[in-house]
Formats: sequence, structure tokens, C-alpha cells
Amino acid sequence: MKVTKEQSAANRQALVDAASKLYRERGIAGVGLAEISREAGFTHGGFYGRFASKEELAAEACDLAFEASLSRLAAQLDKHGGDLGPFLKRYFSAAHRDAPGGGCPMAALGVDAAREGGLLRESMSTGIGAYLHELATHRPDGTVVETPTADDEARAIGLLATMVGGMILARACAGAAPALSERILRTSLEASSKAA
Amino acid sequence: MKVTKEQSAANRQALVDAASKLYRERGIAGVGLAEISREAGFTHGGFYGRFASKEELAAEACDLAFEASLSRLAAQLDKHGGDLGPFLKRYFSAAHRDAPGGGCPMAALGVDAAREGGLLRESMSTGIGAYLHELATHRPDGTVVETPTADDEARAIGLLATMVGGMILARACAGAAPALSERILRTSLEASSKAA
DNA sequence: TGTACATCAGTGAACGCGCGTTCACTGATGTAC
DNA sequence: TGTACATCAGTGAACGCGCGTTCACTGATGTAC
Repeated sequence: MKVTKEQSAANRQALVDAASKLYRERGIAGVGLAEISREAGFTHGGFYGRFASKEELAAEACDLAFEASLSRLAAQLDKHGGDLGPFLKRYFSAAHRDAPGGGCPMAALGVDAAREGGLLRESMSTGIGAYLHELATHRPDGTVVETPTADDEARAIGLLATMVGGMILARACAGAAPALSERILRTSLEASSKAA
Repeated sequence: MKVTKEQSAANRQALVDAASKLYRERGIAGVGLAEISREAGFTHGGFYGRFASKEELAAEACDLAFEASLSRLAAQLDKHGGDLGPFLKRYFSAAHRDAPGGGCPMAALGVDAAREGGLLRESMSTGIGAYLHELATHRPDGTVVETPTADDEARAIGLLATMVGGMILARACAGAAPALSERILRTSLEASSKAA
């Protein structure tokens, strides 16, 4: 049955929402369109009326995850006068480690983007660029620059590498080596706080 | 047809070899047992005479990748008198970025270990621990300690996080944003060299 | 050392299942008069 | 404003395919005599 244009747009968005969460939790290859459709409240028959392919959904799901992540970063920076500390503390929390579905798109989907290529890698590349820009323009002393220097860029890349690597390592041994996982979180937080 | 015990052991090993490469290239969920068997030169019918499950193969494939990785690290440290520089230069090379199948198990399978859990996460946790130990016991000044201090541990974790995160980010935007990918490799190398 | 036979590594076909994708159909929406 | 009808969002069933796993079978290996 047909629904209103607004409802239809909301329904499409519900699919992207569900995909963004499930893909970050279990990977692109780990979740089927049927499950995503079910999670959003639909049958999967209508999928190809809304998306050209699974790849397109994955790319939009990645975009959405970056939007949320970037606005969280911007909000935290804004709230604390440019101090990255509070943001990093949340980033390296056990809560974030244990809930990838709502967390950092790079730690959750970076490897998938490398494997899948195509639209997802495009989205991921754009997102990484935007994230680096946000980090680079906010200097440790609290000042904000419009055009970051090479040093600003380098600081941002080092910081982001520590964030993504630390989170992936902490997740990779969570449960199996809990003490190690905690130590990785704590140490990565210290290392990134010093750098930022 | 039956084969000699030695041949049978070699055949089993060929499966682990193939799995170790293919899983690192395309992920655990991205490669089937039939393809791995074919790559090793067999039909997939005999698989369950050699392994209890796909999970068991994945764990052994991960173990093998760590063995190779750790001995490469040890060999480089040995060759250059404890200097990590040459190893890091190879780690952050375009060659390593473009050939995950023979490369770092943490950058390639860390996220899969977090998703799959079970035996794979056990293997990954053990491997991460061993890798961190190797890094921690080799100090930047070239000396080797038997029992690393908390500072040694922290240095190792910060270093490994930069390695894994930098490699994953470089791979995630390779092709789609080549200049950015190169910059991530170069900057991560500088950041990790300074830390080590 | 030579022969007879039990073992078992590997084959090939099949299992139920979920995958991404397609399509004929339904019926409420939104438009034309 | 009220009615007739075309549009099209969403349904439900089906497609071919590859998945992990199972199993009856084959025939060379390795052992017992």
C-alpha cells in the first residue's frame, strides 16, 4: 500500500538508521538486507524501490555514522572551549568499546571500507578527511585555525591513528583478555591526551 | 584416496596457509571454505576431517599470521641492533598497505576478532599480548629488558595503536583518496618513530 | 620379503539455509476534473 | 467540494547462488601374518 511522501522518506531513513547500527556492529558482510529491513519495520521486498544496491545503503549508512560522530566531536569541543580531553575520555570508554553500533565509523567500518571498495570507500575517505580537518583546526591550546598547517595535519593524523588503533585493539581482546583490553583503553587515552 | 601421514600434515598446513592469506585479504565472513580448499588444491569435502569448524580454521590462520609477523619483527630488531626504525618503515610502506594477505594480523583481522568472538578472539588476544611484549622489551635506546616496566608497556601500546590505526586508515582511503592515504602512511611512520 | 586386508585421507554429491536481487500485485495517496 | 482514477510505496513470493556442514564412497597407505 502507498504511504505519504513524508512517511516514505521517514521509512527510507529508518532503513539507513538500522543499517548504520547493524553494519557497525557486525560488518557489511555480516548483516543481510532482510534483517536490516526487519529491524526498520519492513519486509525486504521494497528495498530496491529505495536503494540501487546493498552497496549504496552501506555508503549512506557510513555517511550517517560520520555525521553523528562529527557533530558529537564538534559539540564536545564547543562545550569545553576547544579542549579535546572530555571527548577522548568518552571515546576510550568501555561503553564505546562495547557498543560499536553507535560509535566511531572508522574503528567499526574502516576495514570493511578497505575490503569492499566502491561507494563505501568513497564515503569512508570523505569522512576521514572531514574528521581530520576537524581535529587539525582545533589546536591543543584551544585556538581554532581556518587553514591548518602541516604540523596541525600531522597532529590530527597521529591522534586519529591512536584513536582508531587503540579502539580496535581494545575490542579485539575484550572478553578474552579483559585486563589487557582495559589497559589498552587507559594507555591510549593517555597517549592521545598528551598528543592533543 | 589415502596419502602418507607427512603429505596429510602438509595438506592440512596448506589449508591454514591459504586461509591465513585469504582471511586477511577479505575477512572471515568474506571467504568460504570451498574457495580456501580450492586455493590449497583440494575439494572442500575433506574439510571436516581436518578441522572441527570454520572457526577453528580461522583461529589457526590467525595464529599462523602472528607467528610470521612476530618472527619478522624479531628478525628486524635483531638485524638492526634493536632499532625499530627499519621495521616501522616496512610496516608503513605502500607495499604492506596494498598486500594485507601477508601482513599485520591485527590491522587485517582485529575487527573480525572483535565481531566473531570465540576461538578467533582468543588467538587474537594471545597474539596482541605477545606482540606488545616484544615491543615493550625492546627499548628505543637498543637495550633489551626481561621484565618491562609500566612505561615500557605504555610505550608499546601507544606504538601498536598508531601502527594498527594508521594502517587501517591508510587502507580505508587507498584508491579513493590516494594523496591522503600516502600522507597517513608518512605521518604515522614519523609519529611512531618518534615514540619508539 | 611377499601377500591380504583394515585404515582413513580425500572425493563428490547433497543437505537446509540465508544471501542479494527481481517482480507481479495491492491498496492508500494524491491528482484531474 | 466531491468523485474517478492513475500513481507508486510497500508486500510477499520467488530466482539462482554460495554458504557451512554431512556423508557414502574410493583407493592408496600401512600393518599383520
